[in-house]
Amino acid sequence: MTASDRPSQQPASRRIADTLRASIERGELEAGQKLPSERALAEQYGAARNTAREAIRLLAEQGLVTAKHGRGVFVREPQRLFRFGSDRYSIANRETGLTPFRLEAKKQGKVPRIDVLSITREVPPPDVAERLQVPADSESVVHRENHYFADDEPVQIVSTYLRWEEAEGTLLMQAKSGPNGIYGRLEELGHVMTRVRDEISARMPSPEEARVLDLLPGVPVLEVLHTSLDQNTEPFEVSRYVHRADQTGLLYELPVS
Amino acid sequence: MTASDRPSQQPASRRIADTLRASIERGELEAGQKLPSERALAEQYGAARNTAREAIRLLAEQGLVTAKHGRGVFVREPQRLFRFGSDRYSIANRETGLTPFRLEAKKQGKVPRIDVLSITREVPPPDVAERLQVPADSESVVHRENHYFADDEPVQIVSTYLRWEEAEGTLLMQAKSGPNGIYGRLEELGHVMTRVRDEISARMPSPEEARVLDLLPGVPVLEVLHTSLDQNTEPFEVSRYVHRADQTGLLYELPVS
DNA sequence: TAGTGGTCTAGACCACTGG
DNA sequence: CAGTGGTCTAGACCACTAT
Repeated sequence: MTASDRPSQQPASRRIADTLRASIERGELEAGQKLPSERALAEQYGAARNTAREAIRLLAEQGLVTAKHGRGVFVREPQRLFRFGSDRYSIANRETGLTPFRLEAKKQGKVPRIDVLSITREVPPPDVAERLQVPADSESVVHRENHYFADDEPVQIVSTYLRWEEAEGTLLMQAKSGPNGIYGRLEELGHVMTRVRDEISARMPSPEEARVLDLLPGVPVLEVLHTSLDQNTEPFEVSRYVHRADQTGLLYELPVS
Repeated sequence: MTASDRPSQQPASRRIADTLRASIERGELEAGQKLPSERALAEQYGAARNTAREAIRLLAEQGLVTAKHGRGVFVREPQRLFRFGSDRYSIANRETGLTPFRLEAKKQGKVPRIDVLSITREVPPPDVAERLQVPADSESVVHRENHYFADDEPVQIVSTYLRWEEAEGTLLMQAKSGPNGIYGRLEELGHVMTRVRDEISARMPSPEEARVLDLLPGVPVLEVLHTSLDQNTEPFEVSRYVHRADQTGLLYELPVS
């Protein structure tokens, strides 16, 4: 009757989870296959349904399974990664007239879509102000917020910040910013991208990000805080990329001096 | 009596979580501060304890709070990131005689420690075999597994793979591989590191990784699959880094051609 | 010892999916 | 419609922490 009629040292939910995980890893339960229902598991292990449910939660937390409401719990399919390479900034790629994301999508045979959510003058977040070298206490930047899709699946949220003094009254304030996108316009303003600085971290998504990116539980996000430096090593653009980590990765190839 | 005596559209657990999150974000609940107990929250919101508990689980999943058994639930302290820069591969840094990790730790005023777990001849994992250009069906590599600590806190798990034919009978098979570590020995073998290729992804840790890295629930890991290329663009070393994402980040600074 | 989170039980109703 | 996961209740005992 008590929680441990056999003092197994491990909680019952943990034992059930471990058994299921072993099945998955041995390939007895293949990707896409349905697990026994929570009620079936509970009966099978002589436990309450909540205990079986807890076991499944443990597996979902590790990204091994996914629950579909009304259908069942399924072994998650391994996802091929949509990989963003460091050559996405390369000028050689600029000749196509495509922006980096459209280029990367084309390369991988996907149909890109970019939704421009807003283009507004704002007070910059502290980390952005520091990197763009603008005041953090006035409306010193233009914030362009975009959502990127590949084959209509949300892939990343991008917030781009530019100096207000440079963007005011230019195509940088427009959704369609012309050939080569904003980098084309910034080049006309005298900023040739010479170096980039990407600061990378991983974390769990906020509820808002989980909603926009349509994230399943147990899927983290990759955050890239990107700074573009010009020929004078002056920062002229800062962007925050939030990628879904189950479908995207990053690739950096660089020379060692 | 029913689950929704007020049809609030949101589950009760979600509403409780949202209220608590708002408190945290407004700063009413500061970092390190204790939340009301599960039993107190349940009474306060007229819900069962399990419902309050579910609300706290939602917050923990987002990395906002941490439960301490027997003590309470606390608002998580923001962690300063231990950042690994792409200059960690730089030859300029090689003159110190320190390995990249020791160098990075010193820079940040931390005491590094490296535990060498094993150095064994093995069949390489498929992704490693592909990048190191060795057979995936024979014991073609040496696998060095290390755990890295900063101030005695586990920071990363590193698996380094080298060609068996090159490592056999050399210092590369020893825990102490001499000045400048394995890169020093590999240079003597004629491999000058000229380019590096880092493939980055984020995911939730396996139970084993969570144990070794002492990870709290809701903390993802950053995985870097690193390839070193020599003066002939030949790969000569592949490493898999698994970082805890709550305390470490990555930094890449590179020229744009 | 009292208070906390960790786990579990044995129910219940709801929301969603599919035949 | 039956079967599934999603949420919730009102208890219970255990394990850990502090006093």
